[in-house]
Parts: sequence; C-alpha cells; structure tokens
Amino acid sequence: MNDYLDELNESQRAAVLYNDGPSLVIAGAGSGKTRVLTYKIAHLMNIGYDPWNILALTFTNKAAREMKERITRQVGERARYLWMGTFHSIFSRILRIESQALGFSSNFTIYDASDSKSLLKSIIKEKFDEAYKSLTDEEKDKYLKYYKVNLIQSRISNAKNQLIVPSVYMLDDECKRADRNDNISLLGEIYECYWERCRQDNVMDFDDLLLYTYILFRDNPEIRLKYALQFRYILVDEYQDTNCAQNAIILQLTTEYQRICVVGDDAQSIYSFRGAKIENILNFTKNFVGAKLYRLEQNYRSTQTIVGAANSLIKNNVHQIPKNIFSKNSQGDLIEIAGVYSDYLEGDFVARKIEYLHSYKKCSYEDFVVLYRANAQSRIIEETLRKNFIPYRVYGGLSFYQHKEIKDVLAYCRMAINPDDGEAFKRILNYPARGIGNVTLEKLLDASNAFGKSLWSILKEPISYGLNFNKGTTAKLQKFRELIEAIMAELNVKRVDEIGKTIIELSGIKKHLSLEKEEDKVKNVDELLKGMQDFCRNRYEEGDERVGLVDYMAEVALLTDQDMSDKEDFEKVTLMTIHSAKGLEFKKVFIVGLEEGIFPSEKCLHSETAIEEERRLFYVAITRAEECCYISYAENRSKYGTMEFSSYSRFLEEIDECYIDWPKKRRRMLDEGASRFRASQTSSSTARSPFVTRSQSLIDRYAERPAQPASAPVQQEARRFKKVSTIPSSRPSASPSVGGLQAGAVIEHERFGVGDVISVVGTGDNCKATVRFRNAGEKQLLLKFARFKVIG
DNA sequence: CCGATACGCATTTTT
DNA sequence: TGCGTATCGG
Repeated sequence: MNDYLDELNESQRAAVLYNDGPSLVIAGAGSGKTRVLTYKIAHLMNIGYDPWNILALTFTNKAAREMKERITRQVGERARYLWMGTFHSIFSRILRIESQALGFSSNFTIYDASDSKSLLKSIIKEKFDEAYKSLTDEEKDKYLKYYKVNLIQSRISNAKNQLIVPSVYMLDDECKRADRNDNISLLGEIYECYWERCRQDNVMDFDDLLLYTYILFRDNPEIRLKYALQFRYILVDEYQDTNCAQNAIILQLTTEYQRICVVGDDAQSIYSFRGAKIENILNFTKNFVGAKLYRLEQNYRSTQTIVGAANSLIKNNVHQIPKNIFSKNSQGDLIEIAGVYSDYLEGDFVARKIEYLHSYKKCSYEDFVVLYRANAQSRIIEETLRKNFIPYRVYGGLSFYQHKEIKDVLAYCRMAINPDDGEAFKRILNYPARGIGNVTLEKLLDASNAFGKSLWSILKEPISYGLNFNKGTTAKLQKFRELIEAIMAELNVKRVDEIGKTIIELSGIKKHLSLEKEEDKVKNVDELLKGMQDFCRNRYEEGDERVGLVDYMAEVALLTDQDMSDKEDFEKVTLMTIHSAKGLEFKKVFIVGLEEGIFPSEKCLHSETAIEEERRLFYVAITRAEECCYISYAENRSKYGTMEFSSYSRFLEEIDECYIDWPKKRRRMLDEGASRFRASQTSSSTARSPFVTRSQSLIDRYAERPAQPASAPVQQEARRFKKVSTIPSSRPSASPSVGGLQAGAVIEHERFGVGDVISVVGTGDNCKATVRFRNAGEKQLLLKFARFKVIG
C-alpha cells in the first residue's frame, strides 16, 4: 500500500508525509510538482481523510482534470468526491449553494471579459453624459477620451482583486487620487453602477466569483465555519499566481485547522499583470506561523546546461526564496544564439533548423516549440513555416467559446436560465434579425436604467414602465418573449443537447447560418452541440441523472480553449507566448524576437520588480526545454516593432557565458544596443511607441504633401477586383491554410484560368497566395482582391 | 440592413 | 501592420 512512496525522491517524500500543519513546497521547474500533489492527496486518503474533506485548488481546468485522473489511478473511484477544481469553479459551486445570503439567486450567470466590457461601455457613456450635461460636444470629447474601456475594466478588476467594493472605493483617498491623476474621476461611480447592474441582472464576472466568496465568508461566520470545518485539508497549486482575494479566502478557510499545503515556484511568477502577488508565496512562512518549507530541487526535465543557464539568470533576482536547482541528466548542448539580419531570416532560421533536425536527427515536429513575448510576433514565423511546409499550430488565437456563433447560442442558454442576464438579452434580442431595431432596444434600455429593472422585466410588461410600442413592435417583442419562454419550459424536462437543438431551430440560428453559407460557423455550432452531448453522457456515466442546462452553463462559463480536447493534432510544431507555455515542456525550444521592443522598454525596465518579473519570464522560457534552446534576434524588423534595445538582451547577457554559444557579432550588437538604450533613457523625448514601423520616417517626410486621390486606372482596377472572399481575421488553426485555401488546392481565377496553389502566406488583409496557372505561369494573388473559386 | 471607408489603437491572459 | 468599430450612403 505504501509502494507509491518509493517512487518519490527524498524531498518529495518528506513533502508528501508532513501533514501536521501548514507547509510550503517550492517546486522548481520540472521537479515533479504534480507528482507530489497527487501522491500527497492519495496519501491523505490512505491515512484516513475522506475525499470530501479535502479541497484542492488549481488555476486551470486542465490541471485539475489531470490531477484527478492521476489520483483516480491511485485510489480509484473515491477520487470523484474530492473537492478539486479551479478557484473559480469551486467558489462558484459554493456561491450557487449559498447565493441567498448574498442576495443572488442560484441560477446566476457569469459574464466573461467581453460581456463586462460591453456593459462597461454603455455605463461609461451613461455616467459621462449624466455628469457633464452642460458641456459642449467638443468639451465632452476632450474629457471622454480618457475613459478607455480597457483601462476602466482593469481598474475595476484590480479593485475587486484587492477586495475593494464600490462603497469603499469611493471613500478611498488613494483610489480617488489615482483616478483624478488619469482624468477618470467618474470611475468610482462607474464601478458602483457596474456593481449594481450586475446584482440587478443576477450575474457575476470572474472577479466577483472570488470577491463574493470572500464577502460571503466574512459576513456570514456560520457559513464560513461550515466550510472551514468541512475542508480539513487544503491544497493549492501554483501558489505564486494567487492574488489578494484568493489568498484572503484561503486564510478564511484555514483559521481552524491550519492544515494546508501550497505548492509553487516563486521563480515562475509571471502573472502580476493579472493581479498575482508573488508576496503570497514569499511570505507564506510568515503568514502561516510554524509553516514547514520543502524544496524540490532536482530537475528531471532538462539537461545540465539548461538548468545551469536558467540558474545563472535567476540568481540576479533579489526577491526570491533561495534554492539550488540541479539536474543529473546529461550535460547537453550549449544554448545557441542566432543573430540574423531581418525578421524573415529569423523565421528562416527557425524553419531550417527544424527541418534539419526533423530530417536528419529524426526529431518529430511536436518536439519543437517557438516562444515569443507577444502574440503579434507569431505572424512572420507562421509565414516562413508555411512557406517551408512545416506543419504548426498556434495557441492563443480566438478561443472556441469566443466565436460569435457560439456566444450567440450560449446567450440563448443564459437567457433561458437567467432571463435577467442583460448582455445575453442585448445579444440575441435581434439575432437572428427579427425586426427589432436599435430604437426599440434603446427604449428598453432607458426604461431599464430608469426603473432599475432588468431588460427582461421591462419586456414582460412594457406598459407598466411607460413604454407604448406600436402594434408591430409589440407583436415582435411578444414573439421574442414566447421564444425564450419556450426554451425555459424545456429546462428541467429535456437533455442539454436537446435543448441546444431546440434553441438553434426555434431561434432560427440554424436557418440563418445555412442561408448565409457560413460553413465554418455551422461546423462550430455542431461542435458545440456535440460538446453538450458529451457533457450529458459523462455526467450520466458518473450517475448524475438530473444534470441540466444550468449545470452545463455553470461549467461552460468557466471553460477556455485550453480545455478543448486536442483532436488529431499530432506532428505539429507549437507556437505560443511564453506565458502560455508555463507548465509545458518540449525537447527543443526556440525563443525568438529577442531584440524586440514589443512593449516600450522604458515601461518594462522602469522598476526593479518589473525587471525581476521579466527575468522570471525568460527563466520560464528557457526551462521549458528538455534538450536544447535556440535564441534568436533580428537586427532589422521590416513590419512591426522598433529597434529599441530590448529588455531581453540584458537578460541574455546575465546568463553565464559557459552555457552559451555566442556568435562573434553578438557581443558588439549588445554593446551598441546597450549604449543606445542608456542614451535614450537620459533624453526622455526619444521614447517611441512600439507600434511605429521603421518606415515611419518616410511617412513623416512626406506628411506635408496633401493626400493624392488614386489615379483613375488604379481605381478601376480596384473596382474590378472587388473583394469576394473574406479571409478570417483570426489565425487559421491548421496549416498551410488561410481562410480555407490550402496549398495544393486547385482554383479557377477570373482572369488567369485554372491553377494550383503553391503556398499561402499572411493573415488578415495581407494574405497572398502563390499560384501556378496552367496557362499563365506563376502569379502572386492578393486574396483580398482576387476573384476565384476553389474547384479541387 | 448592408458594404465601403475612415480612424484609432496596440503585452502577457490559467478564469 | 491589421483589427475592430463608427460612420455614412445606398
């Protein structure tokens, strides 16, 4: 029974066996963190803890799922009764049970970031007009320009993470001062309005799930005690990423037993922009008196070179828990640095290297990952990989659940569950088009604001709220109401996927999509319905007979693309940001764009804590590698980015020379870059936006010249090649393919006749295909304008 | 209600 | 650069 302990090394075993009080497990990269967590939970169950007395919190559904599977393998079906899941899913579960205490009802729905953004947008407008009634339009515009939704949203999110509710926010001097500084003094009122609107509509956003849990426990001692006594042992994964609210809730739940084990790695704390507080892990042993500290220092993932290089980098951080990560694997190759002339050559470097290792060293494509700082940097890499026929997939595009058609269907689900959900209402009131225009919606919105009632309540009895619609509109609204009520009637009667079917048929979505010939969208909706079916089947198998749409939506609202099962996506090179690579491992790692000043370097380097986080980010990138790491930079970047001396180059310099294979030129470039950067630091005026391309100087030079209208022949040409096919803006998931046009396809072009597609490169407006026409030779087509159809 | 056009804006994002 | 959105005219 105890044989699982033999599979652990000494420090892992010690961490698993200590269960008498709080403990902190510092788990270096690749040190078997998940193994410790799963074995520990299995161990707890073996020594007498019942599964429902154990709470295990993770940040991703994926982590929770994987851990559950592994524990099931150890202890069998009992694992099902563990309280294991993401912070958000576990807390939403508690909130649904205890919603009454907070003035919510248990069927509350969850706003994702775009829902709350859209709500905030309308609130900003409203509050602004209200406060500045007397101003002229020009003056209004002057003040309004400071109210950027993204900024407002992040401020409110920060406040919530810090447990600051609107009433406190409005009285807080520091908040007020900061807002006045940024010319957004109305923020407090906007926050309050947003807060009230969410309550009125019975919805919570992601931050609310944490904040309301905290409030629930704070204001209801008996409820807090109930859970604190139930969760006799609490485990937290990735503790370095917890924010204020999460930490506070953990403290609330552990006051009685103090049986808590948190696992994490301070060296991998890279989410401060989302509110994560590295202090939570650094100060754990102070916050939990008598906490034991365990260090997992043996790295099983990487070569000694990788580990050594990573160590030599991270030792420059002051704020960290000292540790000595080591590897007993082979020495391995040096980290290779490639300096190339341009961004495209950087792509070439990656492609050639991959092709070489694939063809001659028998590496599989899935052994490779290309990491970059920001998603926008993937484009050129994608282009060159496509040109070289190297299959790849990009993480971080538009998530499945963010697609319009999916959100539309889910909005119907949300309305059926919680008809007061305002954003869902706005989304579907006239989708598919049923002749209810903006004017009608505006009237409903005004009444909703005036009476503090949800849109649905207004819709149900418009006359009592002073709305007199004409006959036609009244009939249309009535029909919409009947539609929603018809779906509601099925809620507790039918299976989830059956309700899904009802929705797309009754609402007319199905008809609408097939009429529009939106094949991709139809496919996505089908996929969603299949997901519903799978959900039901899984729950039935677990013996949950009464699973309904409410349960489905509760789960789906907290799902992301990363949770989608990867279907037949083998043998592909992976492209992703460093952030999304955390927790993953690859044999060969490329880190590209090292010179990139993708975000203003002054912003990155302005504070010691910011520098340390960037250093940790680079640390994360390097430690993804099992075997080797290739780092590249381009001296010229033709389309995007500036030639600032990058923040990363400085980190590269910090890595001990003995781990790096330097090209000779590199030294010089770094030195020049460094002096250029220092110079720009002293003269403040040289700070440039990172989004200005190099050709900006040319544009500036000709800026004086009045704009010339396009010549007649050019206009004519443009008209003739009117856009016929839209290339999707998001990156295609499969390669080599853009907007459904693949290399190898046969097309018929209006002018050139039949031809074979050799390659397709670019995204968005910039997609170009190289086509070899049977009668006209090889041509480059700008897909945006090309008139053609695919015939094979 | 659509399409064409113009304009502004822009890290990282586990939920 | 290239995307989302606002705006206008048909």
